[in-house]
Amino acid sequence: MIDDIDVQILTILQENARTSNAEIARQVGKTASAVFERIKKLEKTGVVKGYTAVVDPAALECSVLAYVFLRLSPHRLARTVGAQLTEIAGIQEVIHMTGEECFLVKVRCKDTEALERIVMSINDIDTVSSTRTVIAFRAMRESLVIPVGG
Amino acid sequence: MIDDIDVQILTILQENARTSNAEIARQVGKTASAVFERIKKLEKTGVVKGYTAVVDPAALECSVLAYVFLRLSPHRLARTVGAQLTEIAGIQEVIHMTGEECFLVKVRCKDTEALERIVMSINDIDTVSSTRTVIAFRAMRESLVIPVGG
DNA sequence: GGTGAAATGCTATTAAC
DNA sequence: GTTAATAGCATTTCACC
Repeated sequence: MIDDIDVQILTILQENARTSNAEIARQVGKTASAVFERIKKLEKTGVVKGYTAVVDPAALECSVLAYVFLRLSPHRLARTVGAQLTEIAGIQEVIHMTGEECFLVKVRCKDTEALERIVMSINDIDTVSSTRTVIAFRAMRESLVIPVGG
Repeated sequence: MIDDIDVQILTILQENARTSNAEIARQVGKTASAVFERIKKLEKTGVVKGYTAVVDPAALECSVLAYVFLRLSPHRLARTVGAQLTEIAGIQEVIHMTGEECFLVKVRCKDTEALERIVMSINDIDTVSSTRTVIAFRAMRESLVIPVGG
């Protein structure tokens, strides 16, 4: 389904999504049109979900980073809550996880007042029984790159 | 320093980093060369840190997602520990944050055995006094896109 | 200092094999 | 998967405001 050449292509695109197909072709030893077809296929089958620019949050006046931990009651409605959370602006990550605090939500916003608004709108969801918010001093690494061979 | 056109360009590139300069130019009402210059400048000034493909972890046999919470002693060495953590393969996020568990580490790997290895190598760092690991059922949203106007 | 217009060598994309 | 063909694109240069 996915061969070594595909893995090479994915590695290159994770490193720099704007690499031209011609350049990728050179690096993997195929023609540009072969690479083109492979990338289209990877996109169509959902292996590649998209391409994004990594932007400095400070440049967009979005310097507050926080994590919110949720408890639900009843937990049975986790799916619905997850979907509702993903709709809230400023929420970058919604993770359903093990433990009593069964949701982790990563939030980015302009200032602590905006954070308050977001946390309040999370608390507005019926099924959410409590939240605990932790503010980040600093992100020392943030990446979506999937490690290969790990 | 950054004007409305730049914000528009950043929004487009965050949505799809492979959008051509010509297409961006059409959308923001400028010429391709003007857009080209602006993007180069945004890259040079560090506003744009890079471009990455968003890949489905399962396709690369990397289906385990976990979060590890750390306590340090002494906390004074946070900077050093942060740098050491970013070096470990499979660690996607390293966040220095408020609270007793002052580091959050996001890990992606193949299976729970690989996770054990990673958590053990975190525990091997002298300054790390304890770790608490939580495994994710599922990521319902994962994004690096900076919200604009929030 | 950023912009638009023209020039050129590459690139994406398609079609035929 | 390749090759060949074409339309479109990235990138440079330069005159302009």
